[in-house]
Amino acid sequence: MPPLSPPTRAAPRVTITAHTASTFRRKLHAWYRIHSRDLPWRTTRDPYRILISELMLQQTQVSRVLEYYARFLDRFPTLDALADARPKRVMEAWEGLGYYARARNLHKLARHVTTERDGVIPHEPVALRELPGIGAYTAGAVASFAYEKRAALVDTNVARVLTRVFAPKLKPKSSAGSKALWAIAEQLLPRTGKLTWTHNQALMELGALVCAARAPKCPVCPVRSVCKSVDTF
DNA sequence: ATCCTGTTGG
DNA sequence: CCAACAGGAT
Repeated sequence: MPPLSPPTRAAPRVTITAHTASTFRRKLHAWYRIHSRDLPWRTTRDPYRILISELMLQQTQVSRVLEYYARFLDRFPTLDALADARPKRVMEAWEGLGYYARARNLHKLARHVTTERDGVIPHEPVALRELPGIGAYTAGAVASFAYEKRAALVDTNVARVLTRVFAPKLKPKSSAGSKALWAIAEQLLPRTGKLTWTHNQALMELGALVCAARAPKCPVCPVRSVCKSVDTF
């Protein structure tokens, strides 16, 4: 009689072979080089600017963020400037973006980092997580996009891509599903932080432009050769 | 695990 | 008008 498998509450382990992972990374990277949009937060490594862009993008489409982003940075060019500002002025600059608790968190964060951390936005995801309004996703994004650290990140775009390509049966919004997705994202990370910057940007860009929620464009997808869902749409 | 917040799509 | 969304918070 076969041994009973041990009662396991571990996240469903999805293992990806080194070959598949490297094929995925390579095709994704080549695609990104050609198809990426040039967005202002992709040409800076200023942690403050990256932070602002990530917080704004959490809740708003790229097109609208573009207007607010420039204006906000014009009014508050640095973390210090933001920390010194009156709450009222910060809220005015955010007016129209919605989710105003996040603007209040941002201001709180600016004050906290200037007074308690010498004005340096933390480099490590664990430290970033402790700041108000920073969750797992934003922590990974700031570590990767501002500091070029070799850190994974999973937002809904990335979750959708990884689910479709590697784990079609996964329920992405369950607790176990999300654990599994972070594990997959980490297995896929390239060798260096510099490469990780592009890799993460590319994952999100693929989710936005090709592996869309509604009408995925499988015929033009760069990773369809390794995708478990291709042609099920 | 469930709730919170404004926006978006059906 | 309701449901889904998207991250974070509790």
